[in-house]
Amino acid sequence: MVERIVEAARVVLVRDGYDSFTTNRVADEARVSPGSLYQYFPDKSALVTEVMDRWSAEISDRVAASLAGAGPVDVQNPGTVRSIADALLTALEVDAGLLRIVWEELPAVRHRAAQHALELRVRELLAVYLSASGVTAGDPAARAWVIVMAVENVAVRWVLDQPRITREALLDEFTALAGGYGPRG
Amino acid sequence: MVERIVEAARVVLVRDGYDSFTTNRVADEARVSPGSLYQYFPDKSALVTEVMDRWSAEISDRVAASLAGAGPVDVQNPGTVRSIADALLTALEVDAGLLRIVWEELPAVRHRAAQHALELRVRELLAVYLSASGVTAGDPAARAWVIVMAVENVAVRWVLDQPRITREALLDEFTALAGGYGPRG
Amino acid sequence: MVERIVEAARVVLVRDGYDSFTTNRVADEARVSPGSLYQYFPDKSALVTEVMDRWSAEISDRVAASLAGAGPVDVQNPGTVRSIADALLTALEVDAGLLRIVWEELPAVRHRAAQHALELRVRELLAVYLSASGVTAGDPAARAWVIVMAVENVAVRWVLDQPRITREALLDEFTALAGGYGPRG
Amino acid sequence: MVERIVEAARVVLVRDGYDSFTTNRVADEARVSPGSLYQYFPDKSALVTEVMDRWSAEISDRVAASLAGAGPVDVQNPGTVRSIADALLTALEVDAGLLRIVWEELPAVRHRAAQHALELRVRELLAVYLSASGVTAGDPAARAWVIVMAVENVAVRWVLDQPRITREALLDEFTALAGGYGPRG
DNA sequence: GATGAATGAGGTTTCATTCAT
DNA sequence: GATGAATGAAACCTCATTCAT
Repeated sequence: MVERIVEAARVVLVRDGYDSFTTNRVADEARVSPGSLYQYFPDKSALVTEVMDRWSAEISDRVAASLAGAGPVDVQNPGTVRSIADALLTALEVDAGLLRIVWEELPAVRHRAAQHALELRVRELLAVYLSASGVTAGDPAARAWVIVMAVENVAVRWVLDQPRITREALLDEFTALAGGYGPRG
Repeated sequence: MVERIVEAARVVLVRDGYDSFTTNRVADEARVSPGSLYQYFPDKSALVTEVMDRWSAEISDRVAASLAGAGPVDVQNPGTVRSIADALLTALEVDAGLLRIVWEELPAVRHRAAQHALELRVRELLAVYLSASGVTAGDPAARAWVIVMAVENVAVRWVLDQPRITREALLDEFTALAGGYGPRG
Repeated sequence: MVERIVEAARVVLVRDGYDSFTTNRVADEARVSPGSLYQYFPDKSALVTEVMDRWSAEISDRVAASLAGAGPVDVQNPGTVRSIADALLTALEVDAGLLRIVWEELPAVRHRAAQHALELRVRELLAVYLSASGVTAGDPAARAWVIVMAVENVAVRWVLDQPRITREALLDEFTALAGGYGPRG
Repeated sequence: MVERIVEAARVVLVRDGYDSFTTNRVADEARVSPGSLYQYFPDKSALVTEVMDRWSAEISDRVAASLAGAGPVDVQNPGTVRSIADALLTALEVDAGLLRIVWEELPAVRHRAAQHALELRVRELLAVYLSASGVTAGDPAARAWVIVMAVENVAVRWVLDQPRITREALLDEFTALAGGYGPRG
């Protein structure tokens, strides 16, 4: 039942947009009574939150899986950066429709707890990674924060706005961008 | 009169948030009749758009002014990057309250036309800048797009989320980030 | 519930007139929430339409019943015309208050679909009737149309304007009027 | 100035319909300030009344002129009835657009004072006419009233609804209808 | 007289939420 | 637990009318 509701919520969100995301419409889509929604979710925003949490977890898992399969991280190898970025793009593309709604239509940060959780997780991984690399200057935590924020927006907007940049070119840019942090000759 | 309305709209937006941004409340704040709003704006969203356009123009002008006062752009000089980023941060901090509303509560891309205009303007400047610098590899347009998107999010989130990163440290990170594009030793 | 709403709508229409026929007032009269109106009617005009449809059907039924009870129609008998006209007058008088609102205050033809339906029904009956009678000259359909339009207005205005004409005198006039179509000596 | 306003009112009424007949729009059409309307008319309804009065007077005059030109009225001559009806149809057709608005969209009887004036005028003429004819039975005033009401609706609806009845056939019907009042055999 | 900016009451409609069954 | 009819606050917007200039 919860499944049906959450799935219906996702469908309505992607298909009709947030303006049309009404509890009644979700109930219709789920073939459930409006009252039933309130047996599992305290209010409308909890529904949105649940949809976002699941989607966020999926992205997180996909990126993690991709990283795990790529072998040991090697900061000296530019290919590492590439594959991380590639994994992220792929994960975002899985449900670009939902990505657009979340990024462009959802109001209020309170719905973005999931997003922050994802950012936090990646950030922590990255901080460890940066510490392990040969980079000594600066604060790894700060650096991780900057990179995550930078990559996040670039990746999302590339998927949503579809600028005239090929995927390969974008990955090249990511590599170059990350290069600024690597040890100089 | 238009001034009073727009200013009232800005106040309500920042003070009460977008959910409470109602035409009646704006009229109250402006000490004006609700009907008067509609003599100058076709509908509620036009009010929001106007507030955003003004704010966006102000940011744009401030950054441009800062760049103009910084002397000729010299890509070899790390200080150049620093001052650009610094100007952007300062401009965003001028009205952090409005920045939060715009970034976190405003729904629908249609309100983001101003944002896109700003991005475009900066991007074009940057493309010229990158062409002029010693960087030869890659597509300058693509590179400009990536940098703008990266910096945008990092700067905005730094102002809004106030992470434990000093302004100086952030500027250091920007410099390092941009360094990836500079000629290597 | 639908009954309560429709009845309240009728009461408001007759008592307060169309200008004061607001959804809130109907809801008040029905002791129902404004929102409840919209569970059964798509918009305000649908409410008016429903009231008119019911009233129109009632008139139609009353006239038909009267005709049915009058025995076989005999065009040679002037009494037939009389009884038809009499039935119509009686039906219109049942709710003269509503008749006035419908005829004098309701805007837009779209609310008059019911009226047209009634006209059509009577017209078809009349065409058959005229064909069956001894009248040979002219087009029965055209004749039926003319008679219906003529009688409609005369009957309605007699009820509404209450001219100094007795009911008996009016029926005499109808008889004379219809006489023009009868076979001449 | 009054001319411009009244003409503008007529144009707006016919072109846009009564729903869109707002004082502001009339002022726009007349290229006059809204405030100026209130120097010549007490309120919006007075504007409508003026338009109707003029139109009604024009119809009245046209019919009268037509009758005057037709020579002495001769009830024995069926051609007389024909020419009267013909004159009315022609007069109504002159501004069918306005006729439609008046008949189908104008709410409230108060706007129909002009209509009643026209009816009265024709009725009085007709009463005299009927008295002069050989018809002795019944009340001439009542008879005139009935005929006016009958003809009014038939003529108007023929112009507006454009039923499949030729003008000649309609005039034949009018003649037959009036025939009921004439002396038999 | 002419203007037109300003008014403000109030209308229609939506939709998150509740609660008796 | 499930229902779904009922709720009612409140939002956006219109437009006849006024009055200071």
